[in-house]
Amino acid sequence: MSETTAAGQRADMVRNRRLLLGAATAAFAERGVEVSMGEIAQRAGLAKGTVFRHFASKEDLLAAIMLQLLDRLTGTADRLRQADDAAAALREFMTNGVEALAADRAFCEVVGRPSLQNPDVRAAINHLCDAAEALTARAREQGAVRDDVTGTDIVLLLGGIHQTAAPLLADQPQAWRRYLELALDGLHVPNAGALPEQPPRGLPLDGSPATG
Amino acid sequence: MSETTAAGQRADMVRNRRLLLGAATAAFAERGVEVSMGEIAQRAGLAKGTVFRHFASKEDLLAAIMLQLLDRLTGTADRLRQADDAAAALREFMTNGVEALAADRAFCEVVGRPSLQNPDVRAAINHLCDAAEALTARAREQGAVRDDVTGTDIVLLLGGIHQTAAPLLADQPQAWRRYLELALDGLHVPNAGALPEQPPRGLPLDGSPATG
DNA sequence: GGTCAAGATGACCGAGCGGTCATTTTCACG
DNA sequence: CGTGAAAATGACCGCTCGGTCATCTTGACC
Repeated sequence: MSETTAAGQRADMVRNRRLLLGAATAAFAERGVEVSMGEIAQRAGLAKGTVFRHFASKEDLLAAIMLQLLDRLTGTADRLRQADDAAAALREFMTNGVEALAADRAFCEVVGRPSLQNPDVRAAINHLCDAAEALTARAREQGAVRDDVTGTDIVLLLGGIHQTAAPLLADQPQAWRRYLELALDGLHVPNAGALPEQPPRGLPLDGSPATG
Repeated sequence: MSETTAAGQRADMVRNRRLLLGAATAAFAERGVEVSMGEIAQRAGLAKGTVFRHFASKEDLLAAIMLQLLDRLTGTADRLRQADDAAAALREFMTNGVEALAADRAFCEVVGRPSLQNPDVRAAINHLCDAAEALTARAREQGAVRDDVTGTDIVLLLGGIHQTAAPLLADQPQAWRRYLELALDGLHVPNAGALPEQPPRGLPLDGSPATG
């Protein structure tokens, strides 16, 4: 696809990079952003120095993997824009989103604290909000969700729904479905009273210091 | 009251303990459970060794402070049981709960991952679920919330609502009110369809290894 | 098959962590 | 006021972390 092998690349380097990305993806998913670079190297069957040859810092490696996840979800949202039933499309998007969070601890941590992430990751989160807004706008027009709900609300709700179910994850891996239904019911209610304090378009990621 | 000075206690020890608890409460609230014991000691104006004389481990210190917060919230729930309007009482309880989470990072982290906490903390979380269930039961009877919502749902929702608003905290400190309203609207909906997979009474905190 | 730039390696570094302990200071009590 | 037990102190320990670098290995190319 886009990340193909350039001419003259060494075969072992290409293979090691694939091993590294696979191991890092799994390690971050299982153990969160706190997993050590040493453990990632071990899981990939590589030396620690090799990991740092491929990615200059842990932050870079994490960003590469989070961007992949965010872009995939944004792609899902874009694809769902063409569905006829906007309410069903929105439900499908949210299902995908919460499932992705439930399967990946690092993804939760990154989406839950966007202000202290890499600028590229923050931009990708904003793209996701835009894609979600497009989906939500159609649902609003069709009267499927209340007027004052935005795409940013939807993205934020993904994190909230997952967090609600997180303490039950070990015993009821599907518990998030319960809280997704609850949220969808709340979103459906015709304006019983406008919600307070509408969020900005996208997330206010630029106000916070870069932190490195 | 219960933690009064016993006879023969040295005055400086009593004063230092109060300084320590105050500093630790503020430090955990501002910077989460990752704050170091060294920083807590510094904020209290004490040496690190003194902190470990009062609490044998960081886990013990954290537990002491989290128990205080949990007990306070449980007390609020107990007091609200006597209100006439169960729906209003439930709203008041949830407002208190989300406010407490928004004001304390460590509290969020502890309530959001109860399985890896101190047994005392886990027990206190279960007490909170019980108190919330009592409140919720009355709301169910009054038809103010749907039949299939439990006290555990309510406690879990506190964490979820806060998490939803967390990325906006710096710019819109009151954003959680928006998502609390949304959740309350979802809770009000008469059984449009039962929610999937009811959670257990309390949280399944005993299945996980103690880790300590 | 020889060559050599590019890649892989793992010992090593400095920083920060939770926690310990020999020493010094403080205060309650007689 | 003198005394001794309890409390405070901060240097220190072992450990893990992200990251570096001199050294060795590999594979693309002629």
